[in-house]
Amino acid sequence: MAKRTEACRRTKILDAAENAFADCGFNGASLRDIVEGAGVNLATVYYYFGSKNGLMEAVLKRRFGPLRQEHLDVLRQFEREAKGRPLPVEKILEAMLLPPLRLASAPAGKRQAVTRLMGRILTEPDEQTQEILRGQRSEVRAAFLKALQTSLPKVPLADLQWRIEFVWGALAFILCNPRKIELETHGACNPADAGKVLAEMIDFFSAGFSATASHRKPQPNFSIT
Amino acid sequence: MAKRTEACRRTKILDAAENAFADCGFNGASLRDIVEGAGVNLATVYYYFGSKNGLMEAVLKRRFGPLRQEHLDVLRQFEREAKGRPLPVEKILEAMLLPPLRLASAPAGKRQAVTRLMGRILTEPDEQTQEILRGQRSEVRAAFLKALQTSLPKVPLADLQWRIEFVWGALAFILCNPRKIELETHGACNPADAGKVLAEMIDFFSAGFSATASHRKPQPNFSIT
DNA sequence: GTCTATAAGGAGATAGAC
DNA sequence: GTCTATCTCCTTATAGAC
Repeated sequence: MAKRTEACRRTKILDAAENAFADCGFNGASLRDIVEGAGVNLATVYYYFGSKNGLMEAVLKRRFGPLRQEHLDVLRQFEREAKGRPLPVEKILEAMLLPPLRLASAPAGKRQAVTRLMGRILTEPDEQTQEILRGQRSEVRAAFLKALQTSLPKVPLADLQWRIEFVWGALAFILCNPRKIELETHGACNPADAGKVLAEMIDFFSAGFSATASHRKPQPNFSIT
Repeated sequence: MAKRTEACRRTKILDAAENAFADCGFNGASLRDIVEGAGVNLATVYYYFGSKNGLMEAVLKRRFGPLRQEHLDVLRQFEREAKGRPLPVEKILEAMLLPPLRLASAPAGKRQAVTRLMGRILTEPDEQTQEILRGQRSEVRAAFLKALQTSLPKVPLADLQWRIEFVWGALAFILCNPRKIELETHGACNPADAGKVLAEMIDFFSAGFSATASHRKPQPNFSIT
């Protein structure tokens, strides 16, 4: 029973923290807000997680570990079904987008902060946050890059790399602040409808991926730092 | 001379704040860091801007006002050149992407935080921040939506709306943390080369925009909150 | 207009009773 | 294991001298 209490409290804190970080960012969310949301004492956080950084690390690991696994699993599953032929780019995109979008929808009635958290985290400046994710993401990234290379041998590697970034970027943006999208489009786009989001993204990006060579003229040398 | 001093100090504070907000987000950057960076006294900020919120508002307005204007100008210029014919989608994309990318490169030798700030701001959760931008962005958004409708009459309006979000999202992601992109791709993608970024994005997204109908099967009803 | 000094409160973190 | 009380530091913001 002590065990059950423990799991329960830990989980409650993680849930509350996930929500708070998603809404306010890591710096914006205070531990005091979090413990209030979780209905526990401030000291409890330190008992279980040691520090605010420790808490954030736990929040990220709880979600991104399984997500990474699912990304790899789904891709492998699709490849098995293709029986050695290269995957259509639509399938690769589905494997990229389905796990994060599905993660959002797990418990039907309950509000899920995971997706907002994911969007937030992908754009968070904090070095430590990035560090935690880099290991996770690099493996997934490599797997998808390889799949894309196989399916689109004519597209230069560097182009594929850029395009992967564009997809993650668009995804992060949608996940990050769904309410903003809804407001800006006056309701025409509803990010809550994940099935629709998936379909839109696959249509849009699969066409982009199949584009072959760059036919732009080189631009004057201006640079972003 | 008093005037010059004033302008100088105000500007120095704005520059320092821009950098700090871009690097650490609004919550993460403290006024004390900012005044240190600007080489002025803490009270000076309150004299010129009234509060931290006031400072942020000034930082945003300094950049996003002209950017909005340039967005509209470039689009109008292209439309004039087209002499009444619908713009090719590549041109519309160029009008969307060139101003923010060019903004980044204004002073050659000097580090510019504008772009990182823009990326950050597009994903910042803070309500007040969003409020400030909404007015600015809605006009620009409407102009581009109209141009796209004219050029791509067969693509349903809702699809165009989604696709605009995807483009902004990808752009924000690239601008937001250029260093991360460079690390993740092991140098294959260099966001500092804005000309290359522009070319890559136009190639990729123009193909996507021309995609017509959604041929996905509807997904099970899962939803993002 | 500019600075020093300080207020007032919130933050993360810890000591120690139970 | 859990909670109360508290420490210390840093934050935004202001009052008031010059």
